[in-house]
Amino acid sequence: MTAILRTSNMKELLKQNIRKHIVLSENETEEFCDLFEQKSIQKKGFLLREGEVCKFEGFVTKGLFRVYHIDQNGFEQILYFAVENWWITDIDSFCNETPSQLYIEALEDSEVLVITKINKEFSYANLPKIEKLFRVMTQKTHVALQRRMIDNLSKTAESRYIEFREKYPHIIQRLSNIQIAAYLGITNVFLSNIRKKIALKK
Amino acid sequence: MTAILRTSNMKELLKQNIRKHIVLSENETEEFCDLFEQKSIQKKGFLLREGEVCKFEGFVTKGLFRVYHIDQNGFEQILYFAVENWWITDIDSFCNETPSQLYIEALEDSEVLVITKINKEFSYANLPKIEKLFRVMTQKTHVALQRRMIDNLSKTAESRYIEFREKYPHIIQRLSNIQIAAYLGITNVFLSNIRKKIALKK
DNA sequence: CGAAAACATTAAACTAGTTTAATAAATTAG
DNA sequence: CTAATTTATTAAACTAGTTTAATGTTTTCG
Repeated sequence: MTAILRTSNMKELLKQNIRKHIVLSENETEEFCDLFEQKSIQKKGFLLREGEVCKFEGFVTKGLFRVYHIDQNGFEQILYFAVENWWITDIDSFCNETPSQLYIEALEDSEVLVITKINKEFSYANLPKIEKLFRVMTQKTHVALQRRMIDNLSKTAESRYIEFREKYPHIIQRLSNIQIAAYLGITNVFLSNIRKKIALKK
Repeated sequence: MTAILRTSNMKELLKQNIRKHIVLSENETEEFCDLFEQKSIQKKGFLLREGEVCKFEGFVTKGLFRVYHIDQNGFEQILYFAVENWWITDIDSFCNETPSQLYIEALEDSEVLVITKINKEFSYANLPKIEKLFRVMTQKTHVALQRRMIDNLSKTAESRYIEFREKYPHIIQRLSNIQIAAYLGITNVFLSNIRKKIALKK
């Protein structure tokens, strides 16, 4: 009983999120959201590992994930974090059905609503507005990545850190400095130097 | 007469490009392509400047553009190049109708087919498959940018240069080293060192 | 609770990439 | 065709960020 109530609360989050992007009737929303299935992932558990084909798109209702890549030298680069109300997938692997180069790992005990590729394709065919939903969402994600690309090319690690702190204060407090450094594209040693320098300025 | 023939050749390129992404009837293709208008931009001319709202989406049929940002220190970062068969816009400014942070400049005498935001919205409403077209295209662009982001975080300038040369040999030969360096995120002085180092290895 | 593991900080030597400036070569425009 | 501008190269001093390693702190978990 409790579990059922909790699941419907999570679907409520999803419905709210969809409404932020497009206008859908109550029936359409219901029909689409019914295609999602709830998954619990414990801290340090993986939703996806390198080499697997990503067969889902997920909507985080609880917890925190990191999406990262491990390079030839064994260093981790974090593409993005996903907390409540964020979507996660490896769009490259999902669209092209190729082995993923990414890991998606829970940094806290987490809950995700996932839709399979088959059900997503089904929605595209049956609910034309879902096509619009994902067009709009992909556009927004792309805009965010484009801004980050410009920042990475033009700003120092220090200002990237300061801006990340300002933009995501609620996320940063849930992250270790190791994770923050891997997102900023620097070592945790250098992040420590930056933090000291900032602290001294005050 | 010549001009008309040339325009229809360019529309042919556009039609071929659309077919690569989705399946459309001949009528639908025709109807959509008729919404595009041809524009000629001379070398060193601008399709968009910082501060302007980007009101178009463009398809390059001839020439070469660079899409770049100028940072606080006056340095240029190139987001991407666009040659024949590539699309160009500032998706951020276009979608949000906010002033652009980007310049789009022709590096050669160029031709573009442009569609206005109004006509694009019109297509979304009247030709549902156009929604799919742009969802699919945005996904592909996003995948490419995501791969580039990972490369920029994990690889040295030297291997980024080598891989750029391998991936776009036909584009690189039309670019000065200054442009290539601005794309790789390094100075042209350092690019010169890299080129020397590579030449000595052989 | 206590041991082990993960995390944050500091220092010091190092390197990838920048800066400035000078020179030669190639393009462009009148 | 020639002058002016842009481009490519080189050198040398410099800096943002890395590497390695040591130390103390915090978190995890049996």
